[in-house]
Amino acid sequence: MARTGRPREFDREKAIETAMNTFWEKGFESTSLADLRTVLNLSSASFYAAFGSKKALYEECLKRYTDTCGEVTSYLDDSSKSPKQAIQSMLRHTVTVQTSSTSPQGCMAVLSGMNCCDDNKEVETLTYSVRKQTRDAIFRCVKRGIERGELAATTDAESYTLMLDSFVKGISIQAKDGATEEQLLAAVDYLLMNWTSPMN
Amino acid sequence: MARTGRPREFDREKAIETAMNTFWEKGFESTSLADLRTVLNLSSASFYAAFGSKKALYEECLKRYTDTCGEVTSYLDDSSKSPKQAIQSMLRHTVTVQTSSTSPQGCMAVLSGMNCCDDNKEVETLTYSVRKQTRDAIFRCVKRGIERGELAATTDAESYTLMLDSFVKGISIQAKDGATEEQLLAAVDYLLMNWTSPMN
DNA sequence: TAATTTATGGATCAATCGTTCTATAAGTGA
DNA sequence: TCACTTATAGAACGATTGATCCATAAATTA
Repeated sequence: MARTGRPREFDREKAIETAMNTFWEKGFESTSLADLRTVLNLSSASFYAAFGSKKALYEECLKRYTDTCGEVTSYLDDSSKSPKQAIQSMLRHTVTVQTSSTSPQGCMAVLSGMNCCDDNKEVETLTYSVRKQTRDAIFRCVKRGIERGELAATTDAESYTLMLDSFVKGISIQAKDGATEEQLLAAVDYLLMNWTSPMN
Repeated sequence: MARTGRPREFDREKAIETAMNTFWEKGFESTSLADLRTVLNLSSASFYAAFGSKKALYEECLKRYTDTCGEVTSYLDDSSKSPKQAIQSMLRHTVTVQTSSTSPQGCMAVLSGMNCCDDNKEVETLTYSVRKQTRDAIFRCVKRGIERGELAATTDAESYTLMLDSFVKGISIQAKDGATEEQLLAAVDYLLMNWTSPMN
């Protein structure tokens, strides 16, 4: 049973991907409706009919981001790997994605919705929740590391997580500032020397 | 020889400090002229007579920031301390400033000018240069550490710096997201276990 | 006191913001 | 074919953006 009415002339899924890259690169506030209409090649009416509002589209884009490029929990919750290996895989993947020349540099959840004006605090909150998801997953991984004896039993899981997650979030700034994949992978290696293992 | 003309009715230095805190908290793009006029309690004419433009005021505020709260090179270039101690002092100071309840959380150079619209790329560039200054100072400190034998001679100074600086920049995100001074100081301690010293 | 200089309050500017409206086009179902 | 539904292009909306103008106020200098 086909849908009635005039069919949409553009691919909504592709549009979300394009918009995601725009928000990712420029940030929510600095991406105007005019910007979006330009990259999507849409009239105002089509835009609003398809997406509802700028904010609603951002929400869809952020979801798309966490479902694709920004997805990291699968690495961190993979208990077939040792926690250290899981963290290492996540970090390397993060570096590769955030320095790729085929997408904007840095992490969308760190760069696109940190500082919004008063009218758009929901965007900040939404973006924060994505950052929190990653931190929570790191926390789970660190706890596994302690349980398995891969990290000292005295390790403060919360602070150790904060140490790792600060580094993760900092990668975004470095990538945005022009650090290369090679340099950041080396930085990851240095960080992981910190993984205090009785087995090393 | 006193200045001629009607005297200014407000304290320009205090105004810069107030504006600095506003830019620091909300970011350049999300701080409107109306916001500034409100917190400074100024008419448009007075604002433009005193500061020239929003961009020019931001520039002064960023300078004020690097001269005061955001100043870290003195810690890093203090050769009376060991490089590790210098890094540690810098990190602890950074955490304390960025989690202080008397000023906005996080670092102004990371949070206030990362993502500007096309018209304000100079603001991005300016803010970037502040981030770079810190990174350069860390680099000098790391090199001293290698020279003094405090870090392995094989250490890649650039990547090691990137590791430390990523953590530094990440502190801003964590502070903005609500991490406390205590938690972040503990994270600093964990990070510095990474300082590979033949003397430890 | 008069001339000069700078600051102030408040109206106003063009441009842009995100959004909505109107008329028309293009499809489906009866 | 005709009613119905949805999409389109493009004008237009009120609000806000950063910035300027104008008349007046308050100081210094002569």
